[in-house]
Amino acid sequence: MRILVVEDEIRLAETLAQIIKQNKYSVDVVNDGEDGYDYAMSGIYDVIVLDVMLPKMNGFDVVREMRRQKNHTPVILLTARGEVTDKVTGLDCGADDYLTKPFSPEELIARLRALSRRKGEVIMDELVLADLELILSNNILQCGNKTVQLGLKEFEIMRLLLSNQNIIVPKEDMLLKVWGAESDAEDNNVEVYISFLRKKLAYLNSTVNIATIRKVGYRLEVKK
Amino acid sequence: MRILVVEDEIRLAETLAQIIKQNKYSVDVVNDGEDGYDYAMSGIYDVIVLDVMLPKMNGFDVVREMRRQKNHTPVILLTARGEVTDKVTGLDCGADDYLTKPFSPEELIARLRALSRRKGEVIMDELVLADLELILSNNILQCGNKTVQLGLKEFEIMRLLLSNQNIIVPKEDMLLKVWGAESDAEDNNVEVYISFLRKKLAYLNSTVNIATIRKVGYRLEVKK
DNA sequence: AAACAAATTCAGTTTATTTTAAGTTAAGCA
DNA sequence: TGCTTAACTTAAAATAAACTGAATTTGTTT
Repeated sequence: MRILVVEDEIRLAETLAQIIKQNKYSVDVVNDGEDGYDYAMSGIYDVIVLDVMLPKMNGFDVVREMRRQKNHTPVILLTARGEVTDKVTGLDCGADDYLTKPFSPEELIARLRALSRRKGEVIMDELVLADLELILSNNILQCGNKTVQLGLKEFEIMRLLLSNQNIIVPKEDMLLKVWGAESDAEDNNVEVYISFLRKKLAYLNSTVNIATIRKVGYRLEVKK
Repeated sequence: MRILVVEDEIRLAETLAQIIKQNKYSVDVVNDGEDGYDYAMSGIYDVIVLDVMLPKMNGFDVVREMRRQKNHTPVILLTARGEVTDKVTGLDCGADDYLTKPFSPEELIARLRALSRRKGEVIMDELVLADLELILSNNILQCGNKTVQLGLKEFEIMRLLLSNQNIIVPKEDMLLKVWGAESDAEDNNVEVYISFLRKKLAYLNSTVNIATIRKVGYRLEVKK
């Protein structure tokens, strides 16, 4: 399997290349958006790891242009924490997945594997963890044959959690991203919704649960 | 991203802190050269903004001493007009950039960004020593296939230790950095948490252990 | 306007972390 | 060796954070 890394920060690029090589994949690295686009269009890559902030041509434009030219190689976007906008999470520029820096090698590899298996194409309408699926188009949470409808706040919190697997989502972030900066919602609001979600997860019999990290936030965990 | 401001003029210090916060970075402020040096050596900062004229220890000496101790955190020197000597412009004390007062917020932020990028902006998400990993986005401590979740205080102490490999972390520093300057926590508080951490390291079967340096502090060691 | 669902608020309860404190162990040194 | 002091360990107490059920408000739909 051959992977293209498009990343301008030399050190990060090298780290990525190293991680990927250690997992027995071939890897090529280029350092700006234009080269990235040219290489990507060659069609020889199975997955492309693409930074958003790039010289010459940003990551969004690279993907958009690729898709316009009917190139459907799976793309993982790399974004800094602050850059995770709907543009990214909605993946409506045509990317297949995204990863927020910083991330662990395991996470990168897991997503590479997932994407290469799926061979791209399908734009994601669902976020998945273990037996749990969140369907983005209709705010439904699903596990096995059971489903529940989520309210808007429940949905957005669940989406945040599922978009940040293995990462603690700070309560602060939830307030900011779900309620907005000028809302005067308090910590308890988040807690109440976490409580609602836990009840629904219990009803669904999912192996996924919401772990509390005291004084920090929440994170999804898979029961063994 | 975490930034340290070392500045003795309280008002300027506060202004700097405010500017930096507004740009979504975390910031700590200390008011003299000695504290500046101690904090800088913790290794948790991405950039240090350092005034030249400081009580107890001047900015040049702070940087020089940092570099001598193999700490390479990027440093921006703050100098008054008159102080711009060759010593500064040549940056031969080991600093990475300098800024002449007065300056605009934009200028400061631009240089912070430039410097943090140069250093490698987003490095991976873990601190590693031998078989031990601390996952920063998660407060998880890992060794082999075992993991333990750390409480906040445990986590911060572990992070301090891992950021200062081969360097003794004084108990005083831990109190200052983990409990804060105005806390009245005592040495025993640190000892209790060190004890907790040792128990978890033992459970993990790590080759890393916490060595006591009597009357000074602690340091990580790798068993052979 | 009634009926309903979603969102918020609040108070009482539960739980985890942090602190305190006291007894024990280990290190350094005369 | 024995004395002194620092460090270690544990358990209990104190504190603060998080949870949750229920009441209330808000907003939407018919």
